[in-house]
Amino acid sequence: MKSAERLRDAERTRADLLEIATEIFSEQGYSGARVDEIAERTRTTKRMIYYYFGGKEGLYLAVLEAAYRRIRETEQSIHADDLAPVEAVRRIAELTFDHHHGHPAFIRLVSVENIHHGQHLGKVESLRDLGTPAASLLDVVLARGRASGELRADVDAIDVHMLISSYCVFQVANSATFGYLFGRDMLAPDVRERHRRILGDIVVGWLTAH
Amino acid sequence: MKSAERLRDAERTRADLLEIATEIFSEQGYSGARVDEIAERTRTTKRMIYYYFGGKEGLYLAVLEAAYRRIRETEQSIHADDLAPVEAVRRIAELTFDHHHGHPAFIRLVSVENIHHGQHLGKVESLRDLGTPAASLLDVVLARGRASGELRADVDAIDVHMLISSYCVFQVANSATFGYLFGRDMLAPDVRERHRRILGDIVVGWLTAH
DNA sequence: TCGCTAATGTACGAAACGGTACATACAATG
DNA sequence: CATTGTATGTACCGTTTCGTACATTAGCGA
Repeated sequence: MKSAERLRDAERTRADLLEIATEIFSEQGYSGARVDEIAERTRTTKRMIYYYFGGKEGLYLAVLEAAYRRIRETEQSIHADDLAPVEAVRRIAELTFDHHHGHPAFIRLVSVENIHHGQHLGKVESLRDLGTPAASLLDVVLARGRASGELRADVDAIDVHMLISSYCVFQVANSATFGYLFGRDMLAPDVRERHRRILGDIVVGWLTAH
Repeated sequence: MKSAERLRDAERTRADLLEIATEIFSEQGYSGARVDEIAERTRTTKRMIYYYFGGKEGLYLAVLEAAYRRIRETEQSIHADDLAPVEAVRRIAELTFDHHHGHPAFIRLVSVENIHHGQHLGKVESLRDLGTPAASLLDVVLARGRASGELRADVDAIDVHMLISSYCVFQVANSATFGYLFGRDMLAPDVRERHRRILGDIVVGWLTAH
């Protein structure tokens, strides 16, 4: 067991850098982030970024990987087997909604990565088939719904996931411009609650339309 | 009438800078864009960026304004008065969809601006109430639909606009990461056509649900 | 045609920025 | 408790990047 007050602790230094870097990359973008600023806000120095991550890009890749790993864990914890298909999709939508609102830094990182055409994503081996859990979860529910005739049969899991992702990502990633142009603070609790319910209505309304 | 071959043409130089800057800012982000690169790709020099726009930020603001102005013009050209409410909302959704796919640079600029928390948007006076046209267009259609009982009454124009925007923006802005993780090329013509139809189904299915 | 101003080009500077060489101290191990 | 390699801090370097001082010319109006 290690002491909590060691002056040198590789794991702690690594974690410290990763945490601050996540915040700064998500707030300023890849090019906008400054290695000096990241280092300044940790208890260690810039030297360690190069020691542990090889450089700015290596640090960014590590941030990306850690962020995506957390997402995957959350997704895998969702269980909707015990609900009727209609309620299951609503529940999946709402949980996704909550998760996005609860992890804005991750959502912003995705935006950053897209600005750069996803050129870094492919470099992280462990993120190869990250989409699978979310898709297969929906796949099961949709199959049940199709079988019972409650859900429409002309859409697949990715279609549904894309709708849910679109709506949730937009809430967080575009809150600044949309909120400004339409005078609606998307992060306010009551507005958020309304949108959460609306997303459920949208998904259910669509999938049950005939 | 001006000659097309003048060596000095303020308007042309300005337009040239604006066009290239739009491309580069949307491709690389604000911090990632390089003034030297922008200048290199025009027929003029870096000096002119400072002469006409005051600096990098001024150029970015001008790009933002020009891009949003084009959006507004398109939105104002949409007329849906001669369609039944249900068909009108589907048409609005599809036209928005086409517009987003047709102007990816603009969509990416919005992402860039959101990365920076919309801090520049407020500095451009002419963008103060840009959301109005899109909202009021939908407002009219929704009112008609409510009156005839064809459309649900518990949603407003901004709710609907947000759904449409979410879906359309996501298609363009997140095509890199989503396409990679789920193996679906969102820019391929057949996929695009499918998504276009799906968006219509989603909006109509939602608004006509009871 | 001539002069004056708007427009443009060149060359350079200062600061920011990513990265590294080198020295050193802590702590696990035997 | 001596040894050794991991972990860390300091100081610095070369390049990039935004911005500007200064010189020059095109073309409009008188």
